[in-house]
Amino acid sequence: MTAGNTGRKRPTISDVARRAGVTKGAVSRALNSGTGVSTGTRDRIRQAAVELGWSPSYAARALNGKPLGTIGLVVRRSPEILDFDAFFPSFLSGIESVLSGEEHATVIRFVPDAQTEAATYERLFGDRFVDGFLVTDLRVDDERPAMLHRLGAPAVVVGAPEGSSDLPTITNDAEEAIRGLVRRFADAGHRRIAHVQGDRHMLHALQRRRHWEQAMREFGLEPGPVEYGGYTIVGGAQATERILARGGERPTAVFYGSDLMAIGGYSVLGESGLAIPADMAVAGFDDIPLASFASPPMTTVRSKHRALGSAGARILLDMLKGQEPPLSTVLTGELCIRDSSGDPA
Amino acid sequence: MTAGNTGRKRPTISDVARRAGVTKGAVSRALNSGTGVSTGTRDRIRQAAVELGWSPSYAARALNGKPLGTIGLVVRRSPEILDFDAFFPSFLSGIESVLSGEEHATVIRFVPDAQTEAATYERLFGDRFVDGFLVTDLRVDDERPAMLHRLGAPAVVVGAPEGSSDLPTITNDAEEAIRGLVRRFADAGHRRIAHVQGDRHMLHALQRRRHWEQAMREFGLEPGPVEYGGYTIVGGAQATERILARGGERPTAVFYGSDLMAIGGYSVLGESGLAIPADMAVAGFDDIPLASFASPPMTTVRSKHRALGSAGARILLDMLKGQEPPLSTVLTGELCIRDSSGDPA
DNA sequence: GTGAAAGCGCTAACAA
DNA sequence: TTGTTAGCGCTTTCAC
Repeated sequence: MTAGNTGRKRPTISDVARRAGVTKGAVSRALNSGTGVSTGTRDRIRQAAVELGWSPSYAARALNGKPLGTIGLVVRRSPEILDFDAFFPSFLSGIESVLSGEEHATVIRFVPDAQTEAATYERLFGDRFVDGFLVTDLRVDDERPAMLHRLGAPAVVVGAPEGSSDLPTITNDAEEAIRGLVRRFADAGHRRIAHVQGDRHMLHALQRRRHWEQAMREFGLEPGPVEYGGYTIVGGAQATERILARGGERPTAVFYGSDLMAIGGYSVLGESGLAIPADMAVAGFDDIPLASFASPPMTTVRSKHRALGSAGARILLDMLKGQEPPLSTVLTGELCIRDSSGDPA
Repeated sequence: MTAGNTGRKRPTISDVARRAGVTKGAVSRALNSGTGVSTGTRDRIRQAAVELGWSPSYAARALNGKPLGTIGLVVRRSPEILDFDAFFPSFLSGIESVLSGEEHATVIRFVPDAQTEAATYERLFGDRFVDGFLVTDLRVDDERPAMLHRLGAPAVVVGAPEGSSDLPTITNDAEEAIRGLVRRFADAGHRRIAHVQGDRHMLHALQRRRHWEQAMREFGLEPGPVEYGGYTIVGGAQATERILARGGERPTAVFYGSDLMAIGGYSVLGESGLAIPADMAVAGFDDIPLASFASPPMTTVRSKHRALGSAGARILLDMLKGQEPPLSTVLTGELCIRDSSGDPA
């Protein structure tokens, strides 16, 4: 095979060089740094590239340590939980709304356990298959920030409390909204307000609980009971059953850590003959589109899932361009009052 | 820098070779084909690789035309529609349930229009950034099958009718379920059964409509009216409003092309003072987890979104291994009767 | 400003 | 069975 490849394969940088009457090196310089080439030749090169429909090879660039234009998303969740997850699709949509304008792609990998998770991060970044990561579902004692730091991988944490790691973080701040909710419950005379927590280890779940506890105390109420619902409809239903089955005085309101779990709660409350909000006031978290269509329409804390995705992607992209990222970005959740929480007294 | 790289960077194939006392070529052979190497040295090489924690470079392999272990998903949808989409997360979950066990990753790219879509497929595969594609949302006169064929890209179409292209196809067959639904409506005395179609151009939307029309005729009923709901809650609500606003006799039942649109319908019907199913019988399509929690619980056609994803991924993976794929795989939808469709007479 | 050449980490064809 | 060698397409020195 001669040097020149004029078959019906993809054009290479050599084809462009030949057509522009320069060398590969010149083409590379012209199209990357833009420096070290006269404007005349650069235009010629650019035109040749366009005429040939040339675009650089991902693989060859990666081999030289150049960024590929991909960001990684390693998700350690059971695939099942994605079946109806409220966060992930919206989040992804936010990411893509930014990436699609930037010629970037998302590389997604779901992993079953911590060990595979670690190996996946290392592998994906070790070979620069991805330029950086968006990190979600940060957990208590999560080892990823340290690992990512060690790898030198650009990364942005999304949906974790401020200061939970030394990576740039996008926080979904619902403190004030949750306080407003609890105040509303308290004003309406509720004294026993239960909480259904999504997960035992995820920081965002813990933070919602903390905010609820804190607000309860502010209004002179004792927090509790708390059940866990795994962020699923079924889990929310079961948690609600457990709350109803507890001894002692029944709570008169429940704050669910997600709308999905609250939907599960609706069902169990209905079957138990408890009217919402008359017998049990209910509030969710997320404001999925469905919340306002539920019966009764659900009071909830609106989370900006898409914005979390787009802000994370935007900041990560800026980091990849060498900019210094803001260490903390806060998106504020908003209390959406609907019928399920009842009226204040 | 000397030939040997013993710094704290990633080990390369040369490091493994040196440690095993062989050459790079031997390592490559041992770990790929496995042939042309004595079992003794192969073991030695394998061990060296493990000790060094070596894994091959994606980029270098891709540069040699080897598969990378990635499958591409190019989605031409507005990011907004993903916010609460019933199909995509489950589908993705099905894909990942297969891929995660196979050391494969998913490369996802959302594109706004047909032109970008085509360019994305070409670029992604042209450089073998992905080994093959899962193709969704096949449309009327979709040019992707031809393009993919031209590129020589392994691809599997998911969720399209049988025979809609010459690519291997996973079909979500709901014909019998839809017939069963229409029969049930007809038996209960319904004569005017409306349909809310998800999309004008997507084949799966058209197919649902065809099956409904066909069943209507089988039972001696005239199909119609039809409105379009864009597969969203809001779109379903608006379509329902249009159905109610039409002149002539009002339909007494509506078959929605998705549960999400039916949820929108619930809301509008409720506001209009129409009871489900007494004043208007309702059925959806998908069987999202929420359907059984709706009030009243929704009759719907269960679609195997996860199975669609896992079957697609499995077949694509087999193709990548050189196996001949089945041209058609059919997953059958199942009618789930709940309260929203009313009782037969 | 431009060309030449080395090399990124790997695979595969060819010798030995 | 093994080692040697030539690329894959690109970036990046280093001369000129």
